[in-house]
Amino acid sequence: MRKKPQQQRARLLVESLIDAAAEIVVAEGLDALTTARVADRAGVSVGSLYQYFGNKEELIVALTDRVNADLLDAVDRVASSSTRDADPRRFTRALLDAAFDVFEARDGLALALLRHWHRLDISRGLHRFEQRMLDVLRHYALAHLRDHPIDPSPARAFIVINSVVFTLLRYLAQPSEPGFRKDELLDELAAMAAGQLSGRAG
Amino acid sequence: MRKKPQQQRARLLVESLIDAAAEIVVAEGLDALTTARVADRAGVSVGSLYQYFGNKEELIVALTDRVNADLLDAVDRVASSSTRDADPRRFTRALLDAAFDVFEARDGLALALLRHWHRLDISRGLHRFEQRMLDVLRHYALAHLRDHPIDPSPARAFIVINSVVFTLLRYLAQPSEPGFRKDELLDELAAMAAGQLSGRAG
DNA sequence: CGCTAATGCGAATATTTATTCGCATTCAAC
DNA sequence: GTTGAATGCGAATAAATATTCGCATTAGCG
Repeated sequence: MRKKPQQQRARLLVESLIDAAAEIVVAEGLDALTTARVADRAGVSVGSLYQYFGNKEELIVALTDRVNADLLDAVDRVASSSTRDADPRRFTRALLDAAFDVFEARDGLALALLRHWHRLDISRGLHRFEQRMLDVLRHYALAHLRDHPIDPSPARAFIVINSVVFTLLRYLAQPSEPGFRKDELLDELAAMAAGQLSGRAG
Repeated sequence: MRKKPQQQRARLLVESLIDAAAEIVVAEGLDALTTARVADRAGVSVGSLYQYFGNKEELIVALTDRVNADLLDAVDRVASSSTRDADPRRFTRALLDAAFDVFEARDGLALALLRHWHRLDISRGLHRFEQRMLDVLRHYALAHLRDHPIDPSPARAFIVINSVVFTLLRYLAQPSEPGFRKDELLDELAAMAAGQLSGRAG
């Protein structure tokens, strides 16, 4: 951020810019995000935008920061809830529901941004998310050595995390009706994740 | 395609354009694909490009067609090989290896394009791929009702297919060293897919 | 050869967009 | 109320890039 907003009106302006950017991305995708449109939608001028964002990139970073924070918060919330002592199936299902909620939050901002994970800094955020998930799973494994043994090896965790994230992404991004219901999908995903972590071979 | 190339030199020109486009996409990504650079790399002029492609989009379609054909061919090849009678684990592993090969073929063209599945017609191609996979799995299920029972419900197939595709995409797109080997990843993926299709709950 | 259609060319055009900068307005401290 | 800093403005600039079009070249055919 080029300059810190010091007065209240400036802080409001910055917020309205980020909000406007989010609205545009959600409604029309990242490609429709032009500085002129963001400023227009926020009811300010482009000049003001560049007062606080050195370039368009920084504006997008502000957007992705929101999503990253949402993701990590959601994971932590589940990991520290009572669900953390449930069996692997329920535990992963809870994590899954949390992830689903994040994807649907903010009118699908996470979804719209995640589509561009390869060229945004989301790549970094996604990696951090993977690491956090790995921590959570390891913690669960240690806490339930006897009653619910799981083995979150790096490869397994990588598969489970990315399978869940991208399958949800694809499901929510699909315009046409799939041949199944949301609950069915989540049940199967939870079964897949739990089964995988429990180390059951096919 | 705006006009059909009738002479040999024109056909060569079209081929060299698609080749050049593929090289650029592989080396620098889809965003670096400009008509000027494609023409330049192919050693022809932009005017000639527009002689045979109505717009840039059509050029990209030609690229995706290559990848789509590769994918369907790979699936069909496995489905009609002797592996089709192997147990689910080996069968899915064979499909997996085939998919991996496609992703690495053409210097990673499929990979580079798949990153943009949401805005390219790959979305349609991906859907066709899912359908074909579903057909293959159903065929396998029918042929092995007794010896290797599997239940490829739409939700399961959706999860398995997208999990595999996107996990591989993410794995191959990652610049940093993962904490596991390729074989380990493929083994786990095969186990996941087979386990899921066999209907084992977590 | 002579002719026509196909092919090939690339400078010019049109459009889109990020970014700048000089000036106007507002705040907040004294 | 004066003043300097912060804020806000938006037309102008600059750069990238898709697409066109009039002209030059070449292939194929009698």
